[in-house]
Amino acid sequence: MVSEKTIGRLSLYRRLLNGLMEENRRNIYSRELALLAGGTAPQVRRDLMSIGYSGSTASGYDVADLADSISGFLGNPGGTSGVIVGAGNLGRAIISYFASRRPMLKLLAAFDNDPSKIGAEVCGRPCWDIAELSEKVAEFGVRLGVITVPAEAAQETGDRLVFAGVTGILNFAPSRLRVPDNVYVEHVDLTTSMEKVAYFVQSNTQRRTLEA
Amino acid sequence: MVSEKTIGRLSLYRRLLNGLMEENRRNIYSRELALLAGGTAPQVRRDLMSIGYSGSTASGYDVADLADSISGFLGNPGGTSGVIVGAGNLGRAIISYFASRRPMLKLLAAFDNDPSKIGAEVCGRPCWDIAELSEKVAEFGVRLGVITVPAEAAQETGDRLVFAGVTGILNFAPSRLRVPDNVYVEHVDLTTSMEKVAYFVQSNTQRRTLEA
DNA sequence: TAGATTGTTAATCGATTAACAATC
DNA sequence: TAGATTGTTAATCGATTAACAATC
Repeated sequence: MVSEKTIGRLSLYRRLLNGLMEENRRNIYSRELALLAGGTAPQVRRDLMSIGYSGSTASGYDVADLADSISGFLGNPGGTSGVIVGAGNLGRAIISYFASRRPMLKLLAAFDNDPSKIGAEVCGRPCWDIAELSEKVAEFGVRLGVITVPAEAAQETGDRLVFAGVTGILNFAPSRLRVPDNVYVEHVDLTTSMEKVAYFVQSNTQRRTLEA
Repeated sequence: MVSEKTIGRLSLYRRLLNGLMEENRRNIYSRELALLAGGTAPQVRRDLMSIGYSGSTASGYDVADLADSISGFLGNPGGTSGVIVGAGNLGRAIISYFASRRPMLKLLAAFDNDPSKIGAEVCGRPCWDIAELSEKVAEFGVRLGVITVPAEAAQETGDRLVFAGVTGILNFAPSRLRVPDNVYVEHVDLTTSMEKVAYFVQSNTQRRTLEA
């Protein structure tokens, strides 16, 4: 019903609205929200209509009420707990990134296969042996997993997570995961993102050089 | 001409091909590459056709030759140097992430406004005062910037980078940047990515609960 | 040749955009 | 009322998918 892109934008709208509430803003127009979110006004209205929320003509949307409605639809991400597999540089950064935000993902533990990390604490979270992954995930009833292992190990890691009952994966490894239909995978490829920017920078530079 | 999505996929293809070369694979079919990249075979062929590369029937694509052609089109990301603004948890992680990969972005320096960080080293890179940003960026001829500052400071940071001559920005702050037409912005919003996964996990859980 | 693959063309699908009537 | 905004409908655009001819 509601598209995946809309889900992502609603998440952004909610955070923008929370920011506005701190400034005591009461109402907002689709045009303003679109400007903040980097979209268009009709798009914002369509997104909100898709979750059954209506604004009122001439006064737009009530900031607090809209934030509540989006939360009612998206649910509370802070109520979801997860685990992270791969306690390298990126893994540690993700842990501290999410730990420093309030209504955010609770990462209960990290997993790694490096003996020097197993048993230690990583950014305040315990780091366990990957061999214990299935057991621990099932024990805590975790349904969300974050993958920050090298590309070669990503599929095996995904398989383990799914086997243990995880139904949502945030994958930072640059390889696509094959998972059952009921499992959702969100893919974040930092290297691709960076290379896209590098490409446009280089083509821009070339254009300038040719013009000169 | 070539779509932005294709640019991103070509980046992934190149890395997958580099991996295959280490295994001494000589040729590959669109179907196999699609499986690795998480796409479809016609899509892979279309992407390659869009950069003027042709395979041969019955033997597919030459791995080394294709990797070369993609590199000829995308350019060398390792030849691009950049700076990062914001030396917090995420900023440090990004520095170490890109530093640990070979043909990757060279981040020359970090910038921050925290006096305790200015003058220090951050993951082997110097950390300078944001006030010096324009001067330093112009001095080194940097054209790529990474933004890892809080949302409130993102637009100002982007303005400074653009003013100093940056034409490509990798933005990790959850707010859209307004930039001139000749500047390319790639947006990575980790919180949105995570909340999308959390949403699908929760809706999955609800469905299961209702079924039970 | 037979079989599998590639490149090309047409059809489909989805999302975005534009135009307009309804509303406060 | 006048003006600006919302929700709705139709048109456009782009990318993906499917079907097919060409090729080794």
